[in-house]
Amino acid sequence: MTSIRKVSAIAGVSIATVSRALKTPEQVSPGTRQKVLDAVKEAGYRPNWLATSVKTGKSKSIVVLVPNLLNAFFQRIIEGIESAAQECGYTVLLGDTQGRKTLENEYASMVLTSRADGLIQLDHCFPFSDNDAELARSIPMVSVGERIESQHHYPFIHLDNYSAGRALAHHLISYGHVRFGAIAGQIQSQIYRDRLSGFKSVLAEENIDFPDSMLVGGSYTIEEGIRGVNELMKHKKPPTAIFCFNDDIAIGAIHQLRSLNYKVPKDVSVVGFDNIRVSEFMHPPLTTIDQPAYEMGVKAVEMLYRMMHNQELLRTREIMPFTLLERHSSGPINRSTSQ
Amino acid sequence: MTSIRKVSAIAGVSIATVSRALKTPEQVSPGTRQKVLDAVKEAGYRPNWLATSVKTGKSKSIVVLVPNLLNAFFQRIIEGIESAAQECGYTVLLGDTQGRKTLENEYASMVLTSRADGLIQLDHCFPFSDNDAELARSIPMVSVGERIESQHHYPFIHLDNYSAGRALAHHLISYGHVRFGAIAGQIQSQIYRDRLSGFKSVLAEENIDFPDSMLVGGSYTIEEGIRGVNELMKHKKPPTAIFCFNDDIAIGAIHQLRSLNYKVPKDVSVVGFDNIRVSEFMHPPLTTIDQPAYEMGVKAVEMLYRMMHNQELLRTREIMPFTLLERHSSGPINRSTSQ
DNA sequence: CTGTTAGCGCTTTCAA
DNA sequence: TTGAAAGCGCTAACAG
Repeated sequence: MTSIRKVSAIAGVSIATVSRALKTPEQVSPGTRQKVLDAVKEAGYRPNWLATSVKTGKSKSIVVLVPNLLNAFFQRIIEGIESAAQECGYTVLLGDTQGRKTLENEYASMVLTSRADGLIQLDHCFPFSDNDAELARSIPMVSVGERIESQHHYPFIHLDNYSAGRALAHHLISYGHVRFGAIAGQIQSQIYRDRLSGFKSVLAEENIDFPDSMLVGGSYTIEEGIRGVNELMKHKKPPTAIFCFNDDIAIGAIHQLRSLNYKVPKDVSVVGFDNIRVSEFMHPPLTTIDQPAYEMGVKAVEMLYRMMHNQELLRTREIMPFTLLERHSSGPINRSTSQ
Repeated sequence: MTSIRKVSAIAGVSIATVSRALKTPEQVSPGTRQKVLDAVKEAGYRPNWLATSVKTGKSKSIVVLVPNLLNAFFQRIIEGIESAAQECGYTVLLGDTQGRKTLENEYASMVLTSRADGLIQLDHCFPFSDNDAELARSIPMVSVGERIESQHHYPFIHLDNYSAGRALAHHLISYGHVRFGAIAGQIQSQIYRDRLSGFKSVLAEENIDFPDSMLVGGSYTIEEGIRGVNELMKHKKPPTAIFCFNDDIAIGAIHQLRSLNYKVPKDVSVVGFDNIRVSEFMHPPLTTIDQPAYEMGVKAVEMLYRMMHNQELLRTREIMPFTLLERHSSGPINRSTSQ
């Protein structure tokens, strides 16, 4: 723990000069600057980041709340966030909340204790505890992917999930499917509502029935895909096409369909959502919606940056474009087996 | 930014009392304690973490250096680290180094600037810059999975990679294979040397030839698996069994073998390493080595904790057990096609 | 260009 | 049990 004082002693200058030589070298004569630099080296000195931060009142850090680090989609967003944050001199504190409220509260409160200057939420909920809610009102916060549910409105970056839902429905209908199943992830979120209603809207337009019993699920995991398929294929008239709300679910679904001796896509078409890295290398490769996750992360940092520096936000909501990737997990309906 | 001063004013006590009421309530009379608590609520006060940390000289944080957050194996280690860290009141600062030296140096230096009290390295290299090397000598640091290469020795937790390499070789040989290929990840690491020499040692014992041309690769990615297969299958006598140094490589390899019209495992057996979540749900499910990644993370924190508190380390090296999971990506040699 | 001095928000002696 | 005061390591305003 060698401090600035020791350096100033070695260099024979005041501590202020040491500080200046390090932070604003142009304000120091070349001669003293060198003396200071030498002393720094001799003392093995590194400025105490904590002290600097208390003094300036800024931590130059942002917290990122991730529901699940294992989710490949979030990982890509995080990459975007980290690279953009680095760009503007901010450190990212990753908080893996594991969907637990207390953990989320704890990480979120870092921004109330000056440990971070702003917050990016990847989930849909307001991350602060009831206790902190009032204090958090004026905190710089944006969400990406989801939209934060709170009476106070925070900016957000998201996909046009409604249209993506429609695109998937159109894609499957164009292959002749009329019996659909869906395995959802987290219920109770904007994403859920948008994807589902987009999907349903097309079916309604085409006069295709979509009974409630064909909608199952509840979490974005491989296991949910397995459970979902088990449930859906129990029906006397099982679906010939399944809309999985993310790629993890689709992976589980395809795996389980195979276990039940259904061929994908011959017997059942499966589509996913997110386009995680492994989707392309599955067998069969997954038809899915590609989200510009990386860019969404970058955008989030840009917005947050403006908020943290009290600059006007150009817009309070950013909608990103998606791409439907038609691969081989979906295909024409098999008339012989689908009666 | 409401400070302790405001609270003391509201409560009509000194700032020292406020501090005590919050950190060591038993040193304050119940009456004043309540007054303080009320004032805290009224003021919307949260102690400034930065200030507390400068004062105490401890950040109660640890940095974790991850070569690649996308790697599912590391994720599991991280889970273990986070849960154990939480347990003992430490915050985890995740540093995704993306294999870049400068990023790594930067994150590592956090522990020199009092931003963190210790460091866990998931890669094999000494993470500090040449400049910082001297200072870093006495820093609490452990590595997991890999072993840090430096003249000064740091404790580490790892797998018996040599034996695991042997186990895989035995497994494949028992199926009758005699022509092997291997696709490695990061060359120049203890892991690489151990897995390879374990694997080779069995081949040698069995008098099976393993020419250098059958060893390819260089990074732990799906793409490397694809490249590797392309290279290996070019030989006049291509391998009938391929040892991939992690599951990502195996995923790429299987994908590419399929593209080249080889059946797995009928024509070529493939084995991986790590047992990431998706391995079980691949088609075919991957034969691989399961590492107790979570437990390794926990162990790492335990060791680091002792180091940060100047307690004796029970041992300086922890070897964890592995399990060979025989699934369906490996199988008996196909005598008809392997001539 | 450099030094003195006053803090940042907090913890922790030391006295009372 | 409480308060006054010193000080953690640093930055920044002010003088010179």
